Amino acid sequence: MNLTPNELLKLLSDPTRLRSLMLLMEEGELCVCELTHALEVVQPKISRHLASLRDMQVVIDQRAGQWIYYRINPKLPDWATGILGAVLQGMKLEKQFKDDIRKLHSMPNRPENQICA
Amino acid sequence: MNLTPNELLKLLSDPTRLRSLMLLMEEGELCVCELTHALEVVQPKISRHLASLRDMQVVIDQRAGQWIYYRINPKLPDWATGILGAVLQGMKLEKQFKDDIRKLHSMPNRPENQICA
DNA sequence: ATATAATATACGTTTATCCATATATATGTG
DNA sequence: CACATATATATGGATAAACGTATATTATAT
Repeated sequence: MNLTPNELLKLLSDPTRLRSLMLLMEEGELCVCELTHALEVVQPKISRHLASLRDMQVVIDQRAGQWIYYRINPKLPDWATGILGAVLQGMKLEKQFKDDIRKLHSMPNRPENQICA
Repeated sequence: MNLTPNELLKLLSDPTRLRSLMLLMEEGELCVCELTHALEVVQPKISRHLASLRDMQVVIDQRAGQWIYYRINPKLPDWATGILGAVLQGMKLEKQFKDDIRKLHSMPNRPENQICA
């Protein structure tokens, strides 16, 4: 893990990446189709941004059958976790974030995310 | 003050703006020529980035004679202060940040920054 | 009034970022 | 095997961000 503040902030500067990360912060673990549904953006866009987050090890992925689940890398340095926490605090005040959460929860046929059930 | 997390993060994504803000966090108040010296970048570049930070009310400025001092807006919302604090924590681990501080402190003929002396 | 220093802005160019669409890969199912 | 679903990547084009240089503004000093 050799992430710099500059690199993390650059990743956080894009709305799609930011919204995805904030949902991952709240929900712990989500697959691409859940994010696609919640954010209402096309799938390649989500995949592309998740790939850049994964390349920088901000998120990690795990395949479960046909789905690939993403979550925040639990090994992030303290300062990075601190940034994400403060950003989440700010995002919770935003209408768009609330809408994203609502759309996620109202998704029909949501795949199992109990990987360890 | 109607700053969104997205807007702040976009501002933080540029290295020049980030380095300037971090020096302001550490030093409280700096003029353009001090930042120019510490970061070793041309003056219009510093001015341009400070202007964008000021436009979004992340920093405020105050003229003192021929100098214009900038500082972090003390009225930032809590989440924004939280972000900046966590970023600073991460920046303190970076060689470049230490170098910037060192260059600032070794600046010859540094203008008085005791505005209320 | 002229000169100097600090700062800001304007302009044209380059570079980086993001996107939409199409296509490829991988997995699961009949 | 063929087919459907989930996800990833590649390509070319559009947009935006940042830059360097030149110039304008404001203050101070002589």
